[in-house]
Amino acid sequence: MPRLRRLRRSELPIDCATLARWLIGKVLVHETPDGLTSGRIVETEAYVHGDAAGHAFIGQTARNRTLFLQRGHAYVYFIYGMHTCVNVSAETPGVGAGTLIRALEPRDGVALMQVRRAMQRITDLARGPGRLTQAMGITLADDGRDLTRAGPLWLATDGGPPGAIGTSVRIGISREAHRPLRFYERGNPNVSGSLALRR
DNA sequence: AGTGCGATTGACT
DNA sequence: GTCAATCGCACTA
Repeated sequence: MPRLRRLRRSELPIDCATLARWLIGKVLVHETPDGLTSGRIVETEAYVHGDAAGHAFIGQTARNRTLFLQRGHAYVYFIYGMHTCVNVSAETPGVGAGTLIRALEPRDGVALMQVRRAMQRITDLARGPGRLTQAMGITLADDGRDLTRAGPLWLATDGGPPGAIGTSVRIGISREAHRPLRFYERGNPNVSGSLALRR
């Protein structure tokens, strides 16, 4: 398996939608006392500046403040009383925007992911934003982490190019529902949604 | 202090 | 396909 190299902030595109697309094929890594897990990012959604569907739209609050940090920070939030999801903050300091990581292709630490998820099938481990945080052991304690500096949660590249990238509308929102801001690796079985949304 | 609901998931018909 | 689970947050008052 190709070696992982931590991404530098200067490598991240500044535009939120560009970042979301660029993240496909990159790797998210989390190191905990239980072990290291990582996964190739195969699905993202952009929540751009001024986007009524985005958590930053209402302005900066205690909950969403990390969306307003310099690009490359983790915004982790709790939703539906039981799930956590992780974003990569985008844009410049003070601008609220981020890309939701919606699915990973498990890479390192698959056995640990299987324990955390209490299930075996590889494609059930990190296919979906709530599932991937559980598989990776990402919690609210990770909110605000700088993904481009030394720390347990980071972004990497394994040097491999992504496959063909598809685009669609975002999943599970009502406002701005027509905007084509979801990106995914075509045909990858770890992408969430119906079969049509994976083609 | 009370209310409504969400960038989801898993179980069930 | 439908639907309950479960709770922090933003908003109203």
